[in-house]
Amino acid sequence: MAAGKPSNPSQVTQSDIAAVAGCSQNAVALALRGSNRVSESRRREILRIARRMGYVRSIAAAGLRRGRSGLIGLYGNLDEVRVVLVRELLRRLHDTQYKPILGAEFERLSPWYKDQWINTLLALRVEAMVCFAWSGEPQVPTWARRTPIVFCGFSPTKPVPCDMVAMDRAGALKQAVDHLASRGHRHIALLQHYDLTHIPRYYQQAMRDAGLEPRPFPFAADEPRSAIIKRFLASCKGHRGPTAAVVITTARLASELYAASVRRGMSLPDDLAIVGYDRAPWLDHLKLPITTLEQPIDELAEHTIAVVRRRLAEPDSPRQFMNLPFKLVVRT
Amino acid sequence: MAAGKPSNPSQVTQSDIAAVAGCSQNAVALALRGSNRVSESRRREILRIARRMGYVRSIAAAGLRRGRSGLIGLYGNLDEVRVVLVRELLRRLHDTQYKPILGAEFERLSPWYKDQWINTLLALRVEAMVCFAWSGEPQVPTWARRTPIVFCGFSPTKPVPCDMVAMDRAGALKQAVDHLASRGHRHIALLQHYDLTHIPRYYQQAMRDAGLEPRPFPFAADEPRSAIIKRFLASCKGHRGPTAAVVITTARLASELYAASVRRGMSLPDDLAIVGYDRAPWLDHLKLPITTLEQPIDELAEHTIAVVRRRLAEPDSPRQFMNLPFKLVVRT
DNA sequence: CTGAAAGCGCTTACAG
DNA sequence: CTGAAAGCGCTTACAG
Repeated sequence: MAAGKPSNPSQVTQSDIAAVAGCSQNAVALALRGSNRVSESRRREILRIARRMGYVRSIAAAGLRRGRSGLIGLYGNLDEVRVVLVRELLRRLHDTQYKPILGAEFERLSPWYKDQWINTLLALRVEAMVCFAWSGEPQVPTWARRTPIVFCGFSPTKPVPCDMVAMDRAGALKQAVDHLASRGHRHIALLQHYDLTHIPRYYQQAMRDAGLEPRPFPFAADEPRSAIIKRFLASCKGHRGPTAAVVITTARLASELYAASVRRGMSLPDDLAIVGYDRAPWLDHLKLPITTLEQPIDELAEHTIAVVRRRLAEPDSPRQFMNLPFKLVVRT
Repeated sequence: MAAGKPSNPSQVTQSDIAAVAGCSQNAVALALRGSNRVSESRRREILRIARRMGYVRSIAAAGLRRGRSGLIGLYGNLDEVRVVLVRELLRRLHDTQYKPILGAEFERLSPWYKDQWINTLLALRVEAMVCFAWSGEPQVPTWARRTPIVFCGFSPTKPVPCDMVAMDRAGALKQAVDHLASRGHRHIALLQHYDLTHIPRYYQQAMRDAGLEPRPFPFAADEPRSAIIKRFLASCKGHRGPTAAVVITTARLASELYAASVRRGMSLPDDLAIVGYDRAPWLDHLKLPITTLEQPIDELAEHTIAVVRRRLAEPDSPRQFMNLPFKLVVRT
């Protein structure tokens, strides 16, 4: 003899239902999944009792027995864009047999950073994981050999041995520069963090292709944004003709740059045209003249879920890779 | 004989580790939890092997046996404010033995609406649930008798038989009206959705207390925001002296009202003072003169987690209720 | 159509 | 200090 008395007495089990219905636990299990191996009348009775007792099937027990949890983990940094992406991923997951589990990071400083969440998702035995954002380049973790991982929205500078629905940042820089050049801008600067690798290279290539002189405007991650903006606006003074800024960071920096230039009496987008990454809700609420390179959220979600489903259906199928173009949304 | 061959062969179990280490599965289990019932050297060896094999304990199996999952569910509508609240709740959960599971709704239209998520969280047998926002009044679901639920940030109009860390909306309206009145505003209107119950009453009380005539400005949920704003700005014309609007909906409406009034050449906050609910990130990015009634996120999170811990430690303790004041953040 | 039984991966007594 | 065994709540063969 062994084992104490675990189990939460307040949770209803199939056995509890069986006791009330006067049948075997097995019959309850079958009835709950609508098997025709239980007589119609009994099935209805069992379902009625289950509903009345507030039965909810345990994912843990079912998953343990079946060898698969039926869960899919979503993980990433939840910013304005990712919130919409998550919504669209969830919408599409709803048509599948899988239930989503969400792990959300908000900033690197939080104790619930990447590894914490991923460990929880793995401990829940998610059958696949969609990573829609984490700091820096996508790194393939060791566990990805066991639990398939699909990267969504990253822009890797080197191939990653995982399924990936990526965004074409090189093309994005080209779109931005060409757009600004076509509107007569010649002084097109790049405001970017040092740790966003390869962006300067894409920018320089795009500028050269447009016959313009690159003007990167780097800043350190710890430089206050107000100082960056002040430096940048001061640097605009020397130019003749309209200046343009390609802001490759957050919509926040783009917005602060906008507000600061307006306060200085500049007229946008004539004196300064700002192009930023990613739509932020307030750009439209306030009708700000900030053009953005936007991720096609619907497509991104659609392809990502398709890739996940394919991977789950055919675990040994070849690696899937897609590179989606950004969409330039002009606001003047 | 019975049962097929379930189990995911790609997942490492304690038995797998035991086979490699040449000991019993039991010894592995004990070693993993640092029990001193396993010799120091063996324990170290087992831990080494477990790490090398990438072992992650199954929450399902452990929870099933222990009768408790060790999970706490967080659920709500993820808007700008709630994102920060979730971050703070997570931060505080990190000091506990519990792991968070996040269910996030984004709009009522999504197929992953309230019931879907809550059912998933219950199926995962979360030990408690924190609900930080759902549409309308807090309703106590039937399952709350089994799984404790803590409401966080709601403002119920009648007592709810659950633990609750609420926000004092009546006090908030009073703060807003008194603030505007003290700055010389006499025409203080209320822009509000019909479905936010009791707000008009709080507003009228606050206006009467300030010796002012209430001017509710109701609109239907399906009236386009641009039409609401147009109507409202037209209604401002008739007044003498500065107008003030208390916008009791989203920061979005407040921002759109701001943008529309600026486009019409109004000077804010002199011609129109706007007070909205809840800080939104862009108010500060763009230094908008929109005063807000803000939820004290840190306190809210702190108290909520304390309430959850108390409830879990003493399931039969009396109901806990707190009513926190909003904080008026003046922006001019 | 129905039930008894095995077993998923753990934890918890229990027996050496 | 160590291992064999029971059992959590399910699902899946298997036997009637």
